[in-house]
Amino acid sequence: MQQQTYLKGCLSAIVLQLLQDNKRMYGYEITQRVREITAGELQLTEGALYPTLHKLEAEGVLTTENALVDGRNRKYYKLTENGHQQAQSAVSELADFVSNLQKILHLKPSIG
Amino acid sequence: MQQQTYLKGCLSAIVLQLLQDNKRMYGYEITQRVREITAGELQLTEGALYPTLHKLEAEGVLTTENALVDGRNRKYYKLTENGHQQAQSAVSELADFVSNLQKILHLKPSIG
DNA sequence: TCTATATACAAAATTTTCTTAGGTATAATA
DNA sequence: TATTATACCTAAGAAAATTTTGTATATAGA
Repeated sequence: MQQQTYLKGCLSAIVLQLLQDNKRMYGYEITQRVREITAGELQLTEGALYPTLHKLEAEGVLTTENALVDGRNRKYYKLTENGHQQAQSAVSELADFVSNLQKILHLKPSIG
Repeated sequence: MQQQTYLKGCLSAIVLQLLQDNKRMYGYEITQRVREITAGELQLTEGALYPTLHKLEAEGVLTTENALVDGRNRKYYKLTENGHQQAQSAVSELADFVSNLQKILHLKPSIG
């Protein structure tokens, strides 16, 4: 499963997309969600994810809330108001990139 | 045009796809071809491309032929026999990755 | 003729980004 | 009681691209 290689650069955009869909998520949840969506083909490693989350938080794109659930600590991340805009542009650029990759690889364009 | 960011990791696969399509190409030609295909939205920088070509050559995926054209030197790259196989698997993995990105971004799957 | 642009290659230093490996801790299951 | 799942995180290193710089020829325009 070497698809991991191609993930480089897309991680932030993927996280931002998930947070547009879900209002708030915690780190572990994000790794599991990506695994679910991709049927196990893509796996975010925690060593890559947490630094990315912290970076986005430092940039003011995300804020956090702590919660204690079933005796375990959780840290929820959600988009700030500014973050929503940045998320939109990051995601739409990634969609454009996908579209360009389709052209290069002779994949048919997405329906819609 | 920040799509460049997402290119990370895909460069080799893109080069290999182009060389599957074209038998042989030289570096500058590759940058121009990508620019054409993507209507200027994606631009391979030479500083990224040449190290990638050299790495693929060192790995035995590509071989080179020099040619003098219009007084300027050209270095053509083409796939080795082994390279064809590696190109196919790299490209199909990138296609799978694109498919996973479509799922995450709620893009409709490619036609076909 | 001089200058800028296009063509064509490449190396070096830097930065970004991920991987690998490790650490802490609780709950549930076998 | 030992393992797995959940849940957070950091640090060292490697990988990969960017930026910067350099070389050189051809062509078009002023």
